[in-house]
Amino acid sequence: MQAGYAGRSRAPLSTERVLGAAVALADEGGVDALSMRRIAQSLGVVPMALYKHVANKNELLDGMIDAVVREIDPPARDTDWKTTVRGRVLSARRMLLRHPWAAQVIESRVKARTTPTPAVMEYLDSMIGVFRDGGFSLDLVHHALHVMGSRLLGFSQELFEDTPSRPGADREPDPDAMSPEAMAARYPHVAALAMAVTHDTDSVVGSGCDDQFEFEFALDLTLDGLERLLRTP
Amino acid sequence: MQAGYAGRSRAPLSTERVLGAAVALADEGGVDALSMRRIAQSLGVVPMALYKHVANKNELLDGMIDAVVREIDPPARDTDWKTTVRGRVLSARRMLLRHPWAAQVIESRVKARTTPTPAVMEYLDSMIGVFRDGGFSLDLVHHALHVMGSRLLGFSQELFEDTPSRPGADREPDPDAMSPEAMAARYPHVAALAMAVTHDTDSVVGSGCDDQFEFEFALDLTLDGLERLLRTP
DNA sequence: ACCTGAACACCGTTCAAGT
DNA sequence: ACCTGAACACCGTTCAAGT
Repeated sequence: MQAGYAGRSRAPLSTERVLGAAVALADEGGVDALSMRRIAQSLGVVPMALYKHVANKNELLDGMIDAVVREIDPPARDTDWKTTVRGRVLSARRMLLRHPWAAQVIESRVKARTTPTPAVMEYLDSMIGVFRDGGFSLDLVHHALHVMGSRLLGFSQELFEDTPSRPGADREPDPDAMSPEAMAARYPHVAALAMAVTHDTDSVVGSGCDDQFEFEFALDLTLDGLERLLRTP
Repeated sequence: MQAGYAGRSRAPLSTERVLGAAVALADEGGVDALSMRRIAQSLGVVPMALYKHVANKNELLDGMIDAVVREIDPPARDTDWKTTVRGRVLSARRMLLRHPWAAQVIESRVKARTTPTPAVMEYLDSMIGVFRDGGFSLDLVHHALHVMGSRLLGFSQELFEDTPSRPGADREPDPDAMSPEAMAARYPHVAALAMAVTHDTDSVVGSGCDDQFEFEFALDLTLDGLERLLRTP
């Protein structure tokens, strides 16, 4: 029935339009309100049409993550590391406040994937670069990332973990996985840090990081800071 | 068909048995594998039978949260605040490692409810007590909780927020909400902290806390700690 | 009064039938 | 070759029919 046509736009569908509609829907109603059928409806399109532009819902979520992570301001130039990190983390926080679903989705997808999405990797890579330029050793940068913890991007722990967080369920195989060499070229700071931590030139991201040690290191730094506050009011 | 009976146990159903089966299922397969139908199946029971013991799935999730949060060790006695907080946070971490779904579920439920679940409230209340006994002012305890951030219980931010995190969706009304007086009696440290922060005797939990300020306070304490590390290797 | 099967209104995704 | 409706295997939850 031609008269019943309810399409919101005659513009042809694209991955960008699908992701944009998905982000808008999640901003409005939270991630629970997000469904393939509902996104299609908001675009005036039949549900199956979405599958031409995203392989499945998980890939859609990954695309949404990248879209919002790219909203975070790039690191400021020509100032000290502390000001730069501070400004960037506050920019990340503003993004997370604009998109209240993002922290949770990023965390759950980071856990399910073997590697974070490209925009998250870029964010981390440039953040590591800021610390390095500020004079931090690779080891100290590693500690610093753990200390920043959830303030870095909303999720709490363990970006690169050896063991999947759910013992039974394996991580999803990455559909377009990069070679270690390609990874190292694209994310040089991440690669340098991973190699320094693992002392293993083969794997760029494969952890080797002692999570328990890092957790306690961060916890103690925090407690020391609180103790200092307590003593000098 | 009597021969086809596949019940795992003849013991009568109870809220405890339902929650136990749910936790076991989530531990095995993650929160995505958790469904009312699947829990019922694992108990050898028809799905509808669960609804005698939990009102709905959200209440089930709340019950699961309380069950695992109660696994966290109580605060150690007869030692300084720092050792006590450290030990307890590490105990919380061990719980979160045993139940990889917990951090995410706690975070999402904390955002959806007006008040955290009872066990979470008790955990916070006793943790505030430890800081108070250690000589922290109420204001300093408040800062401290924000500084601890996700290390406290896995979730990243804002236990008591004025505005629901999803602008459109209202928070669920608490089915068995307590009166402010009952809350204050049950969670005295939380109540004292809330009143000190809001300067409003009427509401025990209603925030009034400047989240942006607290975030920056915690961030700066962290950055100061890192700067100190950088200067004195 | 209690219990429960069928039903309802949803999901994500497959697949074959239509153009 | 492309697009898409119907279908499949799930959800959480309601409700009326059965005991």
